[in-house]
Amino acid sequence: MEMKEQILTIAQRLVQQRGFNGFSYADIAKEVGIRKASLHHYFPTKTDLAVALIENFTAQLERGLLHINSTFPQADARLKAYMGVYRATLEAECMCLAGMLSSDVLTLDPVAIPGLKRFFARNVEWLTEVLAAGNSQRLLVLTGTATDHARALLAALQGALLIARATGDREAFDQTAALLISNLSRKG
Amino acid sequence: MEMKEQILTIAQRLVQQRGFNGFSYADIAKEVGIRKASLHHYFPTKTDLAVALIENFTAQLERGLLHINSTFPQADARLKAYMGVYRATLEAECMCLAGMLSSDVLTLDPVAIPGLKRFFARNVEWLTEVLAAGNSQRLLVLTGTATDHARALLAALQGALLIARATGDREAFDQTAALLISNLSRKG
DNA sequence: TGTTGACAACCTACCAATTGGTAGGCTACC
DNA sequence: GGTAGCCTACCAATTGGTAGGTTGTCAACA
Repeated sequence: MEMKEQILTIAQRLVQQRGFNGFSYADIAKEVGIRKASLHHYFPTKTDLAVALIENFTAQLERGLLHINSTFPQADARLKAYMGVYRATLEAECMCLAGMLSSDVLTLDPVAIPGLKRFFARNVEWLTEVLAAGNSQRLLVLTGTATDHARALLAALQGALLIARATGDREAFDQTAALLISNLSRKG
Repeated sequence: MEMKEQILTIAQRLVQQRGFNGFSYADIAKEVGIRKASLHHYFPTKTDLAVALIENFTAQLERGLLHINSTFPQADARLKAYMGVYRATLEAECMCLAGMLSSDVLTLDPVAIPGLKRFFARNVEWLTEVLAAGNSQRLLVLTGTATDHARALLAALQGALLIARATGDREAFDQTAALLISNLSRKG
């Protein structure tokens, strides 16, 4: 199983940097040190790879959220840690895998889409819980439903990451992240 | 010049739907009713096409902003009209051209990047003016600098568009847009 | 006015490289 | 002796791009 994971790791980075239509099996093969044809032993088609990547990425998310939950008891700290993941992605010149696949969605095999939806849904779900908890503990101030804020937060982070990576303006990301936090912390 | 514009129109839609690496000259040729090789007469390389697309798209933006400015005197109405453009893009199952190229940025010829940056800068610039005006007229309430809010707004809209298109959840976009407006209108 | 030449706007025909993918063989291990 | 895990060799289709030819238009010129 070690090779399979190695393939997933490299393919994930390629997708996050170049998009699903921006790399080939040959690119993976070169980096992983295996012949191109051998990759099909693990992922018969590129669609299979896409599905596995999303699943794997969602598992990473789950571990990440678990880690945040167990490290930070407070809602605002959890939010900042969540944003830190995006910030680290930016630092690696990567886009979120799901965000990247979202842009390629019309060229993707439809079987990959439910996994994509699930990833976003899980993010919104977790954010909703954190925001609701922060609100009831008076650590955060919401102006709409927790889910509305969760969706807006997710969108803002994805967009900020997308733009900051393209323009090379990391400060823009930081300032947007800071404003998002500030708006939620602000006393109404 | 008619053919050149027709090519740009079709290529733009292809990029906005499938990404810059998700279509080929052959796809354009099929739709425009011209032979593939003839396309190179207008755009010798795909990079030339990319540059022209960004320039053309920025011109469209400029016209759009002009139209909004001359139609809506009030800042809040201008913001809603601006958001309406994103909403219409979503309806066409398209991503913003610049947002799409942003995801493909690492596979793009570097000569195309300045144009991309200019597009985003122009958006932030216009939004900053609108927000500042709305603020001084007490139509909008800002919690940070106008530019910070402008960037956050742009990011949120790009992200909301990206995700809503991928998940097929247009309501999510509408609710995020509504929350963004509400947050700016809210009396602090 | 008729001729000429230039050039824009296409075309057919081709190219090497790359794409995702297959067939079938070898080897080591259980 | 099956099978996981690789390999070489191949495939048709597609990729961005080139070479070179054929038109129609239009301006300059004698």
